[in-house]
Amino acid sequence: MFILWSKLTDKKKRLKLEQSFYLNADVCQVAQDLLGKVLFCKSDGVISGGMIVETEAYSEKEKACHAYNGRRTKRTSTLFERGGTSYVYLCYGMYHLFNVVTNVNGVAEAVLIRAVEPVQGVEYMVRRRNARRLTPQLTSGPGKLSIALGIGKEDNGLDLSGEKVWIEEWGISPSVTEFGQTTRVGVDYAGDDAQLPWRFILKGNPYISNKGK
DNA sequence: GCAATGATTTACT
DNA sequence: GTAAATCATTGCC
Repeated sequence: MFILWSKLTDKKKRLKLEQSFYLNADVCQVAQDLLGKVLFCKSDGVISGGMIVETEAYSEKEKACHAYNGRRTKRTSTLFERGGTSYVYLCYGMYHLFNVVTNVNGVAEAVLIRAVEPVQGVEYMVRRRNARRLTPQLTSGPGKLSIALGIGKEDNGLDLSGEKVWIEEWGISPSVTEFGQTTRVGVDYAGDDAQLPWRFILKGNPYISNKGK
């Protein structure tokens, strides 16, 4: 039995997250707090958004992170930005993965948004994905949700307090029993750090990506 | 139903 | 050259 959280929402309460939310030094705490928040992207003049149901935390202190051990390249430089900045990078040459940079300027930590439940602009998301209707597979994965929301490489390094990409608080407060915490997906190469339970989900939500159980 | 595979950029060996 | 924070399609049980 699962619950569609967006159906329980009091949609009158909509607050854009403040920068202080992203400056938290505990990236895992931010990753869990982002569950139930709503990610928006304005693309081609239309706004689409989805409630975050799955996240993963990454830190320069562990091997799965692109900026492990303080590694700085053209790609990872965004990770060192101040919290509240977007980090979008190309994975496997095809998919743009969307992350939220956390912590203060100079410390590379980020939260990967792995899955969302569509709540606004659904018809545009369906069209971008070349689908016929809304199904769980529309946004149940980091590559999929970027296509659905229209997020691309041009959205890398943006300030999340701006008008292009941002996150809102809708008063959705999952109880402790609805949180799930497991190991991250696709990071086997990270050795012992692949065992870190840094993946956070809203238990039972149909839009969670399947892999890595 | 499932595993194997291709698409294609970035970064490191 | 190879592997990567992936996904859709193909082909074989």
